[in-house]
Amino acid sequence: MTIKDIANIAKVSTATVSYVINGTKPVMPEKRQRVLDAIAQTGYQPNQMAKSLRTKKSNNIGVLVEDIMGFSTSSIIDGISKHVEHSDYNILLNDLRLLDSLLNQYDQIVQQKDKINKALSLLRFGARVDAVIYVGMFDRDISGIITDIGKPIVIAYSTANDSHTCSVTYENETISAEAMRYLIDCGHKRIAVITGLAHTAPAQMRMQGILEAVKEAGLVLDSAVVKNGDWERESGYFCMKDLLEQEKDNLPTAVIAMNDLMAIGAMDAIREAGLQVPQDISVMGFDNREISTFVWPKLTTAEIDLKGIGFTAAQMAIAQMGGNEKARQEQHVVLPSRLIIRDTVANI
Amino acid sequence: MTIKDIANIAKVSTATVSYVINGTKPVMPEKRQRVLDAIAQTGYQPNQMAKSLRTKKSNNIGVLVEDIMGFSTSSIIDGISKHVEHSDYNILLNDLRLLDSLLNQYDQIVQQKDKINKALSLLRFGARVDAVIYVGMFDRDISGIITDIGKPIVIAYSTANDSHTCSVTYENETISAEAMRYLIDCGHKRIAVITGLAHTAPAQMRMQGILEAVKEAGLVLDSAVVKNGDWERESGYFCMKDLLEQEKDNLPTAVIAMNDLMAIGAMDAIREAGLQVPQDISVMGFDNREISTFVWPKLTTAEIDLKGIGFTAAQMAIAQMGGNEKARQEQHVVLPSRLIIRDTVANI
DNA sequence: GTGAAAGCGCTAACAT
DNA sequence: ATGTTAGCGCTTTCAC
Repeated sequence: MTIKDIANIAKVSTATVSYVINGTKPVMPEKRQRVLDAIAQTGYQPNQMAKSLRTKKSNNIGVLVEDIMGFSTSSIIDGISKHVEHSDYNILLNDLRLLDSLLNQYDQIVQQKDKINKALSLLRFGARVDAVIYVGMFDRDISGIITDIGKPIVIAYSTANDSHTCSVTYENETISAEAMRYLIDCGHKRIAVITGLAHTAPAQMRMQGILEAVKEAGLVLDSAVVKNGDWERESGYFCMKDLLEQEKDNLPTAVIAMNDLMAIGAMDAIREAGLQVPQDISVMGFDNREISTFVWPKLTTAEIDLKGIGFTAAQMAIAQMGGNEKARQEQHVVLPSRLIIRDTVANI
Repeated sequence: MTIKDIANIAKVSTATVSYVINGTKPVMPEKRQRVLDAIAQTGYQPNQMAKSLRTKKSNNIGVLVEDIMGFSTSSIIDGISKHVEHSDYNILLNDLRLLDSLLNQYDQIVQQKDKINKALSLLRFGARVDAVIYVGMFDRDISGIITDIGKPIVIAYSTANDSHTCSVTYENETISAEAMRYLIDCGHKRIAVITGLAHTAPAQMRMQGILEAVKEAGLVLDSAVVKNGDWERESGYFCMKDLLEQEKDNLPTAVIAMNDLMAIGAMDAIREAGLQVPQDISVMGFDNREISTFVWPKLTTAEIDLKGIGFTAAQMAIAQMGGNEKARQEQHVVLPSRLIIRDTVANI
């Protein structure tokens, strides 16, 4: 079934068929109907490859993910596909599968390994995509590792200051301040913090927010109760264990962990010490990962709008393709995060 | 940059360039080198659309997922992409987003809603894919809802007996028997079971396996200790609560839930009753969802090889495209599942 | 071993 | 308003 067949059946030219399908030119109602009938009758579907070749538009948007198993990735894709289903774009998915190769090396290694993969993968897209959304696994600065491909690129969940990319990330600082403020408002004064890897951007921003709230409340953050974790659950466990031992004479009444994993690790340690959450010690997480509702008690945490990030990224990508000048204005958007109050913080 | 440009630079015909790129015909080493140089120099990438149009092969495989937020979906995609990265296929992802529209209606509604979406979505693929992998969200029979599109279709995580589809699912019965046997081997005699929705295929198969092991051990399953859940965590909680009340004079020493969610719900109820897992009551789950390692104690469960399902599905799809006759032999594969022993089952 | 050229299915400029 | 036709970038037959 080609456009030619339809033209024959409807007794019109191929141009006319094209006009009615795409609405590019007015067509006499009668002929238009004949075309429509022919299409309905045959179930004809235009060959997208031919169309793309001719129009130089693939109608595909490339979604390049660092790893689909990253906890944030599928929600971001969900957001992208939510936006895309109302457009006529399709998603061409390419998984870099970085998790297997770099495990927990976060910032390290990535650089090299990445650069290669990236170049390779992006190039592989040939003329298959009109824009690409790069979906990061960590909130970090990847400036310089994504080369210009002459097509719109928007980075989701990471940033870069390369002139040829846009990005959409989420808010860390304000929400961390808000989380800390919530703890303070609940009457906590001695609040421990379990940080993420100290040199990472989110750890720094979250600390900034925490400090802000502390200062604002006229309190001070005793350095004895800030412990450096590495984002993993185990580190939360060990940090808390240390805290429990070292500060046993002056136990904090609450602990804020920079992510849910460490918060849960901390809860393990608290329970192991025969203490209760939140009666003895309150716990605050960050990320609102799926597991935060599965632990008991359910974790109070901050939610990152992952789906919104994907949705916005898709929106930006499409706007950029439209050559929309306004789209170029706001290149880097930061979505608000919000507090999710559950059961691990007590009012004292 | 087109093939013509390369031909000009290398001072050969476009045909020759094509020959060296695709290795379709022998080319004099000297000319071949000139072509290779020109390509390297310019960073030329063949236009896939043109190639596809000409060869009538898109080199895309369509991945149609019921919902990317389904707990099994991303692992399956991971498996697909693992296989695909070593081939020259790309993944065209289409998310039906069924979760939003049908919530927990599992089998119901799906039928209608699905059929529409399916037809729509599949057709939308136009000539964009050479095969499609349909990724289900539940292990169920979807016979009749996927129409023939004249291209290979393989169904992952669901089945259908339509002649035009293949499928790859996982093993339920043997592994359920094995799980039950493990409980029995640990000395448990009075074992409660919390079932999934009774009319669903996995619930029936899992029950079959459980019964098998019970019979084999010369025990009987007291119907007083089998409770019907609905796959959700809450139902596990309520089933266990009932059990704890009704059977308080003859408490089971172990409970097997047909999925991790219900197992975790059961653990909640056990804890709430002041009892301990596994000291007082052992718990066995099914699915090995991410959360099963986050609860405390870590859940003993059965793992479904999700990644393997995706990998195998991709393999089958590609084999089918090759017109491989052997591929048509084995149309429905069932991957083995395995027991994951963790900390919720005690030896008594 | 290599090149000329036809043609995949479509769109759009141009002619009518 | 509609038809004719060139050509998008590639592969492949056919002739040399």
